[in-house]
Amino acid sequence: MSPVSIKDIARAAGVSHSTVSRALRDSPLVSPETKARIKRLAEEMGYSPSAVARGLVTRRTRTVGMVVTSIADPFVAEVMRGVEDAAHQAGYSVFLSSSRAIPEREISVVRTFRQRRVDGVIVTASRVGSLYAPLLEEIQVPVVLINNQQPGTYTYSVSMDDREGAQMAVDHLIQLGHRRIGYIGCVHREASSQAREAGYRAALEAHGISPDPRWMVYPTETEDVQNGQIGLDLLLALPSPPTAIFCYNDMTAIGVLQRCYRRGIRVPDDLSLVGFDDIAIAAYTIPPLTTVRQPKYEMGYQAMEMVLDLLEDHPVEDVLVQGTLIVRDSCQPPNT
Amino acid sequence: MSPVSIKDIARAAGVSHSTVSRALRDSPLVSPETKARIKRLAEEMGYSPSAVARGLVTRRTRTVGMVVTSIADPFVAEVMRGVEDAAHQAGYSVFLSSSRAIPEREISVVRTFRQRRVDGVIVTASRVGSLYAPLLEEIQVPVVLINNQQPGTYTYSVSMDDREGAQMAVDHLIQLGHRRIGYIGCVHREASSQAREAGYRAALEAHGISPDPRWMVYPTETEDVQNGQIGLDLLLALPSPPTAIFCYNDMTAIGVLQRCYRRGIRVPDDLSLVGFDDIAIAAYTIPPLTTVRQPKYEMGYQAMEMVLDLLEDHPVEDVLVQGTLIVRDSCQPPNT
DNA sequence: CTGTTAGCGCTTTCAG
DNA sequence: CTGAAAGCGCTAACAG
Repeated sequence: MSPVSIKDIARAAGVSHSTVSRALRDSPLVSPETKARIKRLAEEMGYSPSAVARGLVTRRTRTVGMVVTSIADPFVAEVMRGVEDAAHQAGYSVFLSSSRAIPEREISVVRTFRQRRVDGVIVTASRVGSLYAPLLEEIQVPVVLINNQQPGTYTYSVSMDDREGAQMAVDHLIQLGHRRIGYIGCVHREASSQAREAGYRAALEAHGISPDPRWMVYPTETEDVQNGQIGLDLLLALPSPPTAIFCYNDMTAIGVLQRCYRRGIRVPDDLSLVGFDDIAIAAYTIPPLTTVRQPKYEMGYQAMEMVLDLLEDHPVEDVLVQGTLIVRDSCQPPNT
Repeated sequence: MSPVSIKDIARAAGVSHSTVSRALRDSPLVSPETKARIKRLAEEMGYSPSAVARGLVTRRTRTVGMVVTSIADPFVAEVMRGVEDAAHQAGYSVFLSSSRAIPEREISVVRTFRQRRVDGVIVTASRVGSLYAPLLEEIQVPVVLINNQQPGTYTYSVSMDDREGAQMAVDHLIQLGHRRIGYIGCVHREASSQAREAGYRAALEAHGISPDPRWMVYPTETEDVQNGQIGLDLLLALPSPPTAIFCYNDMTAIGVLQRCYRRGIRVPDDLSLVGFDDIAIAAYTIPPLTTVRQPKYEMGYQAMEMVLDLLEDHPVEDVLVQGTLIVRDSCQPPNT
């Protein structure tokens, strides 16, 4: 009934269980013949080594815990893909948990990971507050943060160069001839929103345009799409509204697009739009969205590689990845 | 250095480790005083019980393995949310792995889950072929399939009533006055695509319309969006093209929308469109998409509950969930 | 090359 | 109510 163990195989093969253990792990300390015999036997008996028993003795489970704020977020999904691929390749499995930015849940997730003796933890797009740091500290394993929103932590990280990316986006708009450019930010992800705003300002200033404070709006909805919708209304209510808008991210841009459709504003004819992230759907909005691509998959992949390195005591450095501007159809020169 | 164990606590408390074990698990066999003392000590010493050690002895790991074809699929993401929520609530953790419909990878994923001694397995939107069944059989734990594309398997399942959902969608179109209605199917998910086609036909026939075979197209791209684009071209090339299209899923509909935009066809003015799934983005396409909602989150949630029931030897029955028609703005009466 | 012996951290009889 | 002992399935010295 219960799964066959090395002991069962040992008995069947007439050897000790440690010989079986060695044979199965291709130790050179076993004669080729017995090794072959044992392997065949294991196969026949349907043996599957117990990772939990192994984990208990080696004190390495070959698992990592991944905590995300939302599983359904398309950005996060791509990152997860990268993490999972890298993990799978290295023989690691990944536990997935969503924190939903609910403090109690965050606590219980990390606590659970700790109990499961994961070898490392990866946290994506953390919106978390003060609660987190101590928790992550107590877990005693490598923790790498992806696009952390909590400045100055002690952990390792892979992050997007938000400032640079934003600057590219806005520069593109300026090259097209826009001068009044709005920015719809995000209050829930302060660090990145600030950085993107900084890039936005830098681009404007580099071209001798001094950013009007009213061009920068920060709706407070929890949903990005909503933020975009409201942000657009805010911006269009200005005496002389922007001819182009740089959005915190693609979902925000989609909200803007949506509102434009409702209000009969044509994009890009009446208004140019740039997003951020390049989530999959950005290529299929109407019109297809010009945006700054974050190498999401790679970021996840690298984060996983980083915990692997950390686990082997290799020196690791935080990585800062660069975005790339993806020009599609949501921008054109201003017609006013 | 190594984490504190019950032995350490036992030593500190001057009791045996089994007493500590009992106390920590709130056994009534321990006096309230010592129980309290032990708990306080555990807390102070930063004790975290080892789920792996516990798993070894109890032969229950309180984990489930979830295999998906693609992590980045928005449909799958919602299902995962449901699974994870239900799991979390029951004190379970979930391993996530993507098969990418690559046979070797599927094998290695299931094999790994088995080695990890997961208590159950959930498989979503399996496109898998013959390879799978034997593997799932060998794993010896409850397996529940969500929207399985492999008819007649021995495992438990939660599935969408595709036929019924499709019929609702097409019926809606007919009510609006459409008579020539196209269907863009999906060759890669045969079971559900067939079922949706059956619902489509049933709706037409119920209204005395005999479906023209040319109205049903099955582009063979791997990407749903592409299928939609090509499907539209195919349908519009017909002598008297449909005035409405029912799409296999929302991503397909998005492809159609995209192509319509390129070709200058207005939706819903010139063409009505219905999708399937109701993925998050469907509410934000232009125009917002009328579609059939699959209760994705609930399906995942129920799948997890099903493995929980199976684990406790409760009787379980396969579940067939019903969709609901979500009317948005992509349909109107035909203008021709 | 192979077997014996411990022991990973915990639960669980079985005796007190 | 508490302790002693065994054992989950495996790895890792340590002897042969």
